[in-house]
Amino acid sequence: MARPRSAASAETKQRLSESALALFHKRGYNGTSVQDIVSAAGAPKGTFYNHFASKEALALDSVSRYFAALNVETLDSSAGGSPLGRITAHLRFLGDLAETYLDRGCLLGNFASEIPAHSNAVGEAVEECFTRWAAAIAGAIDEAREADELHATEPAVVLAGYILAGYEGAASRSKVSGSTEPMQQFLGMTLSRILV
Amino acid sequence: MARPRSAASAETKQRLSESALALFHKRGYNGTSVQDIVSAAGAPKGTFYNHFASKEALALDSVSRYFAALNVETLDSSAGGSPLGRITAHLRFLGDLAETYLDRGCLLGNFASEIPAHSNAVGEAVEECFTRWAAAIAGAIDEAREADELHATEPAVVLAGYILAGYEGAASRSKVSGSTEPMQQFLGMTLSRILV
Amino acid sequence: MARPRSAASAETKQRLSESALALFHKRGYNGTSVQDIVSAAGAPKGTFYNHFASKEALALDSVSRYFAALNVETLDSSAGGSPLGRITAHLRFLGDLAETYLDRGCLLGNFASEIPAHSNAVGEAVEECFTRWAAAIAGAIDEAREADELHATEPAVVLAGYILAGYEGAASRSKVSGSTEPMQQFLGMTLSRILV
Amino acid sequence: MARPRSAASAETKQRLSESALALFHKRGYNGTSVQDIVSAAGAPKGTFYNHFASKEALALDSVSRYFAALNVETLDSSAGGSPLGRITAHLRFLGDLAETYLDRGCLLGNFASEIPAHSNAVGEAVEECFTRWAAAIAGAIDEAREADELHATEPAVVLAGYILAGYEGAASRSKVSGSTEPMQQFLGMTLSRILV
DNA sequence: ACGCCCGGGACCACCCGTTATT
DNA sequence: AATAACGGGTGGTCCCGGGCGT
Repeated sequence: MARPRSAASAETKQRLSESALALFHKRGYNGTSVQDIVSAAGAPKGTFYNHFASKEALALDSVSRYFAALNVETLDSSAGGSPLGRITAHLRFLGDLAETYLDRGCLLGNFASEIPAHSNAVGEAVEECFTRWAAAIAGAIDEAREADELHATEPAVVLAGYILAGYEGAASRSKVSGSTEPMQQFLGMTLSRILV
Repeated sequence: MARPRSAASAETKQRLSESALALFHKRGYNGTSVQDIVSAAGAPKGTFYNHFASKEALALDSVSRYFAALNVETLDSSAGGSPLGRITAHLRFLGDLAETYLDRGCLLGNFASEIPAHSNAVGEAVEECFTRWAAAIAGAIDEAREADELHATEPAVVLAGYILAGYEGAASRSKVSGSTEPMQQFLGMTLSRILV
Repeated sequence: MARPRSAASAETKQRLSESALALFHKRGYNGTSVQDIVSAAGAPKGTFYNHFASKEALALDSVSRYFAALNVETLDSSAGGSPLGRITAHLRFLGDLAETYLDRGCLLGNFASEIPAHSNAVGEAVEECFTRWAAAIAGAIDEAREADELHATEPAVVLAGYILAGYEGAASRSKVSGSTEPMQQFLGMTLSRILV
Repeated sequence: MARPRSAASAETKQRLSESALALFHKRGYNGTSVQDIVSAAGAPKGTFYNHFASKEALALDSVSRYFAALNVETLDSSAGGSPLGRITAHLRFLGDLAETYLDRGCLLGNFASEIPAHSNAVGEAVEECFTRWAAAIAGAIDEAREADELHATEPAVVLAGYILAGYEGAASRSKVSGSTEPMQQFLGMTLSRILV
């Protein structure tokens, strides 16, 4: 079994990763320099490339870290609770997140808007997250429908995509307006008009 | 009568303005350099600052140009047609726009996601566009309700904000996925479940 | 006979000239841009080269304006008063000037220090001013000696050069220290130890 | 034993530092670009900011380097020799320096004249050098007086300031006139009329 | 025919993401 | 693991001339 090369090393990488997530989230990909990241992490500049192959690789790391923090697994049936309850809990969680990160929006949506286009590693990773996220919501929607908690007739994946789109749009609007209102209205509308 | 100072001048500024809009739209604010803009416009670099005070000032110009191209005035009662018809026409127009600019998303949403935060000139301009856009939609919704074309009970401005959020989210998702599907589903859902 | 083309024109040139003198004096030759000068003068930028051939030509203008304001002609016998009295009056005048322009030093000395070297139009103009200035002082010194007001045996031009050097050094020291002390001490020493 | 991180590093920094001193001395602060410095040093452009935080930081380095080369410590009693002898030796040294750098004047005086004003890092560093320089001269003057080598009654610091002012003025006059005469006359006058 | 605006492009200080060296 | 090297790039400014408009 491999022993960790050095405690400092693993810790440095961790700090780099965390600083990067925070900075990418707040200032975007192009708005964040690797200089910014290493100084926020308190690491020497050249060290960066011992831990990550490139700035893009770090962005990929930030995407998966961010996605992991989204707790989409709480939508899964194995998480317990009624299907609709799991969805509303997730939405509530998302609303709280948006409030916490009022001035940053959602990292996934930010990257989706900023990164030039398709066929780019970061863009693909973001799209994959969206796909998995939507799939998780869609799964819960199907279960809710089966449990007779929800009667919308549209395909579950369409409903899920609609919700995700609304969430992302509300998050960026909240960011630019500096207000939680758009997000609260999105949440209210979604609960009362879509998840019925 | 106002004298056009110089034909060449106005034309150069125009070209700068158009190049900037295209580039900001495609590559974002931080992803576009002044150099990129002037070379796309075929103008010498030093000329740039004869026409615009800064890169930020140009971005402001791009925002208003883009907003003007959104034709929100077609939502106005003075544009003729039934209120709901005007809204659906606007939505159709937006859908076509999103298809045309599939790889760019919506400039307003892109800037909203990329630009750090509130209390920034570009951010404020974007927010003002959103506000006016939402107000235009809300106005048409109120008229549609009066005309008995629409029966949703939520405040018109909430409905309008919800639609805008969904549109922006769908646009960025379309961009990152390289597919028109998210936008089409957004349009379908909005027409069948919200504007009723 | 040429009529003054336009009142505005002459006035603009005047304003340009005055702004330039003030700015060159405060910020140096390389530290002052023609942009700075035209905006301080409230003149349109392109107009500049209608009035002056180049930035260097303007600097030459500033040098002669500044030199004219030095009132070296008050050292001349035609100005009346005892020779030594004229010198001390001039020194007093210079001291007051240095106090007024505490943060700028002497334009001539500033240019002498900043301008690269000999065989440069501005440098030559400055040197010519120094030569004329020293000659005026030397003339008064000779007269003072004849009038038995002064008994130093050194050649008058050496005495004058020494005084000028001390004045320029004191002016720049006053500038950098932000204090009038170096100038006051120079004046006191010169009166008590040199002009005797 | 401390390991010199890299031989190349220290050497590059050294070359940058030396090139900067020479260029600032010859062409002034605003007349010298970072580009000029790195190409004189034969260093790649981006390397500059690995060694110095800014152009101003380099200027500060040049000031202390220049001041160190002034050998003011030879005025100190610990340097041996009679007090007045130490002063005259220093003055002789300064005269030789001025001859060597005939077309450049004194870096300290040049900066004092060029740099806008007080409350600027470079200006403050220059003023501090002047203060220490004057203090060293004043110290030797006091000792010379005690040793009965010198009988001037003015405060030593006033005498020292007067000498410094004269030296700086003579250096800039020598520079602009391209002649050693002003400096020689300053030296002669100082020795025969001040240090007595 | 003159005053002005814009054209023009080299240049400014400084920073970029990355890699070779130690 | 960490430094300095690397050079092209950043947004912005330079001084100046040539052509347009009155």
